[in-house]
Amino acid sequence: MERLPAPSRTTMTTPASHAPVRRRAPRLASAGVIMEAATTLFLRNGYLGTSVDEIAALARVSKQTVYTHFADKEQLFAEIIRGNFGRADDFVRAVRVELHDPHDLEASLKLLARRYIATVVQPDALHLRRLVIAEAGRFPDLARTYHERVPQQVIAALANQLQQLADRRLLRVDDALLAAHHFAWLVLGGPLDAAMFHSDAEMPSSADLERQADAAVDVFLAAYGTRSARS
Amino acid sequence: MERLPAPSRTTMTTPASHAPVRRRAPRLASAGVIMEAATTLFLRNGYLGTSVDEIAALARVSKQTVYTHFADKEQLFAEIIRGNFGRADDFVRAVRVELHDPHDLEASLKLLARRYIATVVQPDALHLRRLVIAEAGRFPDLARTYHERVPQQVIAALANQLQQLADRRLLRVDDALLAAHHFAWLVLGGPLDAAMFHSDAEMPSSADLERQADAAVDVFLAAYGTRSARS
DNA sequence: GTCTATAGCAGGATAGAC
DNA sequence: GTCTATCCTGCTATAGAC
Repeated sequence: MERLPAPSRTTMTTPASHAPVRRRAPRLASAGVIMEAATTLFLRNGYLGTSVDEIAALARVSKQTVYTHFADKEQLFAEIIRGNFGRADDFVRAVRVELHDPHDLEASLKLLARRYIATVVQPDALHLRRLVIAEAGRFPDLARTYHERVPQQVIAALANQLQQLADRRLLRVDDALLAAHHFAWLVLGGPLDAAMFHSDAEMPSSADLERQADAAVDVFLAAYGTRSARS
Repeated sequence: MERLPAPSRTTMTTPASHAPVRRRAPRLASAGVIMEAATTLFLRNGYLGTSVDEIAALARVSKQTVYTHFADKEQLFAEIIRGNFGRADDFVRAVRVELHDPHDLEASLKLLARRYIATVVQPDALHLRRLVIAEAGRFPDLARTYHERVPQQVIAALANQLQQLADRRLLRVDDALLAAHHFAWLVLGGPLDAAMFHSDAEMPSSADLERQADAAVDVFLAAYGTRSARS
C-alpha cells in the first residue's frame, strides 16, 4: 500500500460553519480527520476510485477505525456531501448585501457576477460539482438535495433580490425566478461548462473571466434594465 | 454473475454516421456488439462501475473476446466516447439551415432553442455528458477533446450564423462567439443544470421547456436584436 | 476506540485448447 | 476468433486482541 502524505490539518471539519449546525453528537477527533481525508480523495478520484484503505492511510488511522465511525463507505460519502450544503452561504449573503440598496446597480451586478464565477470555478467547488453529478446515478436523493440546497439556493436568493429591485422600478422583471436563471447562466454558463470538461490547469485567466462577467451583465441589463445602456 | 438480457440489436455501431468515417479496418461483428453493450453499461453505471464481465455478458460473448478486440478497458472506453463525437451533427446542420436566410428571425431562434434543449436533455446525451465529466480526471484528454468536438462545435456553428446575420444587419453583434455563448446558456442553462442533478424521471414537462426556450430567446433579442420587441 | 489480521469475493487481464 | 478456466491483485467489511 502506497504511503500517503500526512493530511494538511486545515480547518474544514464542518464546512457549513454558520447556519444552525445541529449535527447530532460532537464527533471525536478522528472522525474529523477521516472526513477530511475522505473529502480530499473522493474529490480527486471519485467514489469508486477511492478505497477505504486509502482514506485510512491518508487519515493515518486503521481501516477499522473508519468503520467504527461510519457504518460503511456510502454513509461516509453521504455525510461528506451533506457537510458541504453550506458551501454557497457566503455568496448568498453577498447577493443579499450587494443588491439590498445598490447605488450603482450595474456596478453591483458586475461585482456579483465576477464573484459568482470565482466562487463556482474554485477547484474544490468544481470537483464537488463533478463528484455529485458523477454519482447522481448511485445517490439520486443526495444529488437532488445537493442541487436544491446549494446551486438553487443561490438562484433563489438572486430571484428574491431581483424581485425587490423590480418592486422599486430599478428593473423590469416579470418572472423573478426566470430572470435569476438568466442572470446565473449568462454569467456562469461559459466558464462553468469549460471548467467541467477541463483540468484545473487550463482555466481561462482571471482577466478573461472578468470580461465575460461584465459582458453577461450588459446582456442582462439590456433585457431587464430600466434604461437601455447599450451603444 | 447476473444474467443480463440480450442486447437490443439497434443500429448504433457508429453514431457519427455522416462525416468522413475513416475508422481504420472494418471491425468484425462482435466488436460492434461489444461496443453497444459497453455503451449501455458505461452510460448507466460509469467507468469503474462497469466490469468487463458485465460487458461480455450483455454482449453475449466471453471476456476473452472482449480482450481480442480491445487492448484493455480504457481503450474500449475511449473508443466509445470518440464514437460519439458526431452526436451533435444533426443539430449543427439544423442551426445552419434554420439561420441561413430566416424569414422570421425570432421564430427561427425559438425553434432552434426548443430543439437545442430537446437535443441536450435527451437521456443518452445527458448520460454521456455526465460520464465524460465524471471521468474528466481519469481521461483528461478525452474530456477536452469531447468538449471541443461536441458542445463547442454547436457554439461555433451558432457563432458563424450569428455573424452572418449581423453582417446583414439583422442582429447587433460585436463578438459573435460571445453572443453564441449567451444564446446557448440562456437557453440551456436552467434545463441542463437541473437535468444533470436529477434522475431521468423527474424532468420538467415539454411545455415548460418550450416556455423557457421562448423566454430565453426574448432576452437574447432584447440584447442583440435590431428592433426591441419586448413590451 | 484503536489496532493487526483476515475473510470472502469481484475486479482486470491472461493461458491454452479448439 | 472464440471459448473455459485461472491468476493475482485489490476491494469492502469483519473478527478478535488490547
